[in-house]
Amino acid sequence: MEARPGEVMDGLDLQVLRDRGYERKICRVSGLPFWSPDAERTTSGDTVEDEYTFIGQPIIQGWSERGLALKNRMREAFLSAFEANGHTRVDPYPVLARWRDDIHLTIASIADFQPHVTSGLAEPPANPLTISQPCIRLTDVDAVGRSGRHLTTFEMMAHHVFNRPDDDDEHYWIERCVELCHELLTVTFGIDANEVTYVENPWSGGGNAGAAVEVIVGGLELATLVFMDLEEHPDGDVEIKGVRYRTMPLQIIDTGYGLERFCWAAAGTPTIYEAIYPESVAWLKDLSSFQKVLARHDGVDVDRLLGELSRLNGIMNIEAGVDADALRTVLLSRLAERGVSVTAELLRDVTEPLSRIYAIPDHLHALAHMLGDGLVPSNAKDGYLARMLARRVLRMRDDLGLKVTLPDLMAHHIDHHLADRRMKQTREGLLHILALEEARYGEMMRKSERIVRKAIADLSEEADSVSDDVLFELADVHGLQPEITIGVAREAGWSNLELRAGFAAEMAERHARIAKEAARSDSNAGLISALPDLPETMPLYYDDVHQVDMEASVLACLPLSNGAVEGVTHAVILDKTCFYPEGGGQEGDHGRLTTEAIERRVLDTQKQGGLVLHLTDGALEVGDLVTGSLDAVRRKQLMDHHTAVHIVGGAARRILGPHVFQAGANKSVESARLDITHHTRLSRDDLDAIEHLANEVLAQVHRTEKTELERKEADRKWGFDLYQGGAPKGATVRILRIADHDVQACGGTHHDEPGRIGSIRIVRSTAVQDGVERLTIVAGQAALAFARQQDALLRQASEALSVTPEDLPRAAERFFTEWKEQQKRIKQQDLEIARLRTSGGGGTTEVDGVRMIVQEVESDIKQMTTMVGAMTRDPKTPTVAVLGSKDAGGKLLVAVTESSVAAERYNAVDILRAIAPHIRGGGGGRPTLAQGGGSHPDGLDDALNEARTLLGLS
RNA sequence: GGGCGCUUAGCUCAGUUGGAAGAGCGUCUGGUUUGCAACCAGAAGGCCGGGGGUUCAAAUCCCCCAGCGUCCA
Repeated sequence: MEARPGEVMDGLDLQVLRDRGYERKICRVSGLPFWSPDAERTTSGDTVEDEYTFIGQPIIQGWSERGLALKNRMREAFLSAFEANGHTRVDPYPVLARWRDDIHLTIASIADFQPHVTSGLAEPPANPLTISQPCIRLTDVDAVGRSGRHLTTFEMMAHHVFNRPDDDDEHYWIERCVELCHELLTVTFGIDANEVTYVENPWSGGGNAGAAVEVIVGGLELATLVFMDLEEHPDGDVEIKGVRYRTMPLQIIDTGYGLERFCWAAAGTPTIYEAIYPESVAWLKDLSSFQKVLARHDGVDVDRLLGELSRLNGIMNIEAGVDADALRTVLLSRLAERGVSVTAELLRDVTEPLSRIYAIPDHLHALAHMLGDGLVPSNAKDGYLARMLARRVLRMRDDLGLKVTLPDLMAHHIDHHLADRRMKQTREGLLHILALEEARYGEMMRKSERIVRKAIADLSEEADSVSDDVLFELADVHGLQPEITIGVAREAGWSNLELRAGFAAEMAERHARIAKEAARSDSNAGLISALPDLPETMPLYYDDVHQVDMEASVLACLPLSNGAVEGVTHAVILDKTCFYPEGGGQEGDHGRLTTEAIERRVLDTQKQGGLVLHLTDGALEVGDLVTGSLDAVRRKQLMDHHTAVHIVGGAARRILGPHVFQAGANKSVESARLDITHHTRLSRDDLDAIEHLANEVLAQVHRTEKTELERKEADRKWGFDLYQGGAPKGATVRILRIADHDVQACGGTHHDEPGRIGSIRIVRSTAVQDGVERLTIVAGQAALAFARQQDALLRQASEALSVTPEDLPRAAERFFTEWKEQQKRIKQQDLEIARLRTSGGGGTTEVDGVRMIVQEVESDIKQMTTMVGAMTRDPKTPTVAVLGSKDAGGKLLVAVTESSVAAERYNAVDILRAIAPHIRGGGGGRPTLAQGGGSHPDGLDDALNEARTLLGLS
């Protein structure tokens, strides 16, 4: 058994198949090499000419179950078959891929072992192993329900092998793998070998490549076998699609068998959904009165239609973004070729509701898995994926006119399809979260009518289309799908509106283009671009977290040009250190490095690769022996905060529910922040309860437990909640366990005795994003400092009001009320003053029946407007008023009584513009009211005189 | 992580070219009634999210920040 890199290029010679009467041929349609025992066969089985052969006549026989029972029996048959062949059964991983930072969801069984096992860094949990891994893929979400075969959730059954030929650790390779697969199909499941073809189709992706075989049964791809033994390398001796590859030390067999597809092949139902979700399909058909739809089209053989449709679906490429109308047109002509003559209306009336009836259970299944793993729906990141699925279900429910709530739908789904699944989230918690999502969706729909009305307000009610820009914008900004926009608009009176064909596809394209443009991201380089090749710094801070000094030798001293930290000039690398480098949200240590001759301050500590960088304010000689001592007070405070964050996280999970997960954390000297996932804003009562529990833990847990475990051991022992702080970086993980309260993988420094923290206070909570709450925490000395500061604030405030702190709330309330009342009284008195000043009549003259007032006042612009208002309001006494004030650089106000002879003769703006230059300013307004200001109050007299001249008063 | 939009009275929201902060509902008072979101009259209730800038003048224009919403990765 030897890996042969050339296989990818030259194709495979599978003796195991030759022994069973198979021959290697080239597919007449796809051009790919394939293997079949059928001498007549000229196509690979997976082409546009290969229809499904199992619809109505199951290709795997003797399986009368459907739904959950069918899946359970099928899965067990697969796993036990491989167990019998020397594989170890491994429990499935969560669908939330929290051990990885590159993907949100588990998209394949091999994802469980990436990147550490597949890179060779960590051991697999067993070898060889077999698993059935629930997976979620949302890329084809639009095709679900319409294609008859697409799913967002499926289980990938697999057998995986990790060979290390260099270490004499080899299990099996291509021949044995194909043999195992073939025996499973033909012996375990009794499939006729004539129906089984193996298509060679080399695989590459993500920097790796290898030979691969697609296993086609009855026109359906049931499995893929990938033999990954190549990695990208510039000097590699194999070239695929222009990229060079070389043989890897680790050679991996990555297989994937679609559980649901096996079930479908065994059930022979028209679509995959009827094989795995029969109860849901029946229930939803019933709820939506689907029979009535069929009754409307009397005399049509619906079973025949559906059967033909599903066979057609098997060979048609129904992918995301395909326009529904265009698709129906093609389907109609293809149906006609087969002698099934139906109208476009019939086809639409049948397929539209059915596609939703099929998609709903699929989406609910994905949603249940995601929420079951503790996901909280949100408007960003992985939480958004759950929200999107929930909204799709709600939308389809409304389209079908179902009178059930989202929790109702989910409860039904869980009862029938997930009754035996162990979930982290409780059933009640899951349904509660969905109720919140439904409320949010309802809120969005409620707002949609107003939004649509506003957007198309200036569109004629006879219009038959809405502009693309409006549709794009509503979808982009408010999440209103074009169909919803059109629907709402039609309801609102624009009854001729239609959505033009092909719009949905165009919008998807537009989004893709925008996303592509935005994808040009920048990569942030480390502190130092070229690190010297040195042995990893030996950390002393784990062995004894209280060690504050040490002796070490300088291995390198790198000058830093533009230091990220003020005053830093060099990065010093030592052979070992007790300085903790910033990591896991804990800030780096400060301290000193000294020799007999010089002393350097360490202003920060960072880690890059395996090297700890001490950022100093001066150089040290390479080879020097230095004494390092760190700021012990600072370190103690950082440890207080770090350990406190773990305790508070555990307390929050206990109080709020299993969905609480750390979304981020930061620990500085002053305070610590902990971001947790939660679906509702936290009240002070919630915070008090968490704080209380956290302090109880402090009092009751005497020692923390720190261990370092292999990845596979850690995963097995503690599960994936370990990785609250992010994806683990190495082959081993450090674990901090605080009794049964909290267990996490964490690289920070922590107290051995939680009691040393003293006390924990939760200062406040703020919203970071929807679904994430930020807790601000103080612990130890910082908690004391916080209390003192609060005390000082209280004292200062009390002293200001000359009351005792106990009386402060009441006094503040009283003062504030009185202040507001007095403000009001002052405002009224100002009005009164303005009225008195204007009623005196001083400086008024009449010119041809128009009263002229030109006055200087000692008021601000606000009072002046009140005054001119009083002067010019009465239409019976047409008035021109010009007021000036030296307030704030000089203010001018000109008003003319509206709809009067005064307004006919005089324009307030013109007058203002003419006189404003005297105070070096400008202004404007309406013809009856103009205001302006300037920067030269001394010119006010000139300005008012100019006004008098203009009005003919002097 | 990125794009776009929003933030005005307790709530839902108007606010035009920058020029005196509004409506409906709710609250309070009085009247009329007492029958389901009743009617009439009146009143209270606003750092127009925060900070900076432009301007004589900013809810309005520009920049930064925050929160909310939405779409995408």
